[in-house]
Amino acid sequence: MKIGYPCINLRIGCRSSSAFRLRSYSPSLLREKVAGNLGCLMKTLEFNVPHRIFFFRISSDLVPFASHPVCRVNWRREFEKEFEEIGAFIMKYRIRISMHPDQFTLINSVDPGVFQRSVAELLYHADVLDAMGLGASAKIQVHVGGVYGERAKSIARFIRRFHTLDERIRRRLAIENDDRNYPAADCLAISRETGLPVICDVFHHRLNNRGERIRDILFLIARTWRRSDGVMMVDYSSQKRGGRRGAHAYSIDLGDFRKFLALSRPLDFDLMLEIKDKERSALSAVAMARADVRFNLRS
DNA sequence: GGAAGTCAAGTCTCG
DNA sequence: CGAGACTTGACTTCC
Repeated sequence: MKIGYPCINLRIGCRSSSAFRLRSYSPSLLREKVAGNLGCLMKTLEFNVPHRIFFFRISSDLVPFASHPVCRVNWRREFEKEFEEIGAFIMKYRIRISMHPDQFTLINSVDPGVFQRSVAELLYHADVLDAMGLGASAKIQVHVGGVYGERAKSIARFIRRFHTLDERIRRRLAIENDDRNYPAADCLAISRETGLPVICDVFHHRLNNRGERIRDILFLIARTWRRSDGVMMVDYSSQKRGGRRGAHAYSIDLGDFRKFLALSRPLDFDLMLEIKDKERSALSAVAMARADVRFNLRS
């Protein structure tokens, strides 16, 4: 098991998701931001390795406005060397990588324009991972999308659209259960039609399920991951105390985390901690898992 | 330097 | 019908 956190490290003094307003766009500002973001990404990964954090989600803002028509800079070629260096570092230390396009990326939208923009956004994500030379186990995780009042039709539309996607997207795609629209059971059904691996979001499953126990659903989902997809990915977080239902906790609840690890044995997976305090919770999770011989944390 | 106003994109829920 | 939420406040301007 590898443990990771998403996008931002709060203690190293830089962010690899630094962006700007569309109004401020200029090729030189874009180049400046990409250079800074790539430098910070490297710094973040260099922080993670000695702290035994071997899973990381790369921010979608790494190249701001990359899929927007305003962006005419060939960033992939201009920063080829930097992308390759980061990729080499990732492969050297066998760091697991994921990306998670934001809520505007909707493969199953009823609006063809939304779908078209989503394809461009997915191609951008694939470009980033391709530029780093990473294999198909570096995943792009998306939700199934909207329901539009017709669940079955919207699922069918997802499947139909999936088959039209570029292979560079399809090989990296994974679908994640969400907390309102599509529970894990729907993702499993889509997986049967598409071969897509499913990412179990444990917190979402607790909020949105069809009565399955976490342990049972994890074992079903594990079978959707093929060798080329790499080890199963799982997202974990817990409810913010006193917060809105579905709000992510500020810091990891180690008691709950220990229980989750125990109930998921002996499955192996890479675990993304979607917790507000980022690397801080990842560090305490690593410490906890290392201290317990039952969990085969990579060290 | 700090506060206030605003920000590419979609969908759903709540008040 | 508008605001807020979503994996996440951060960029920009004004004072």
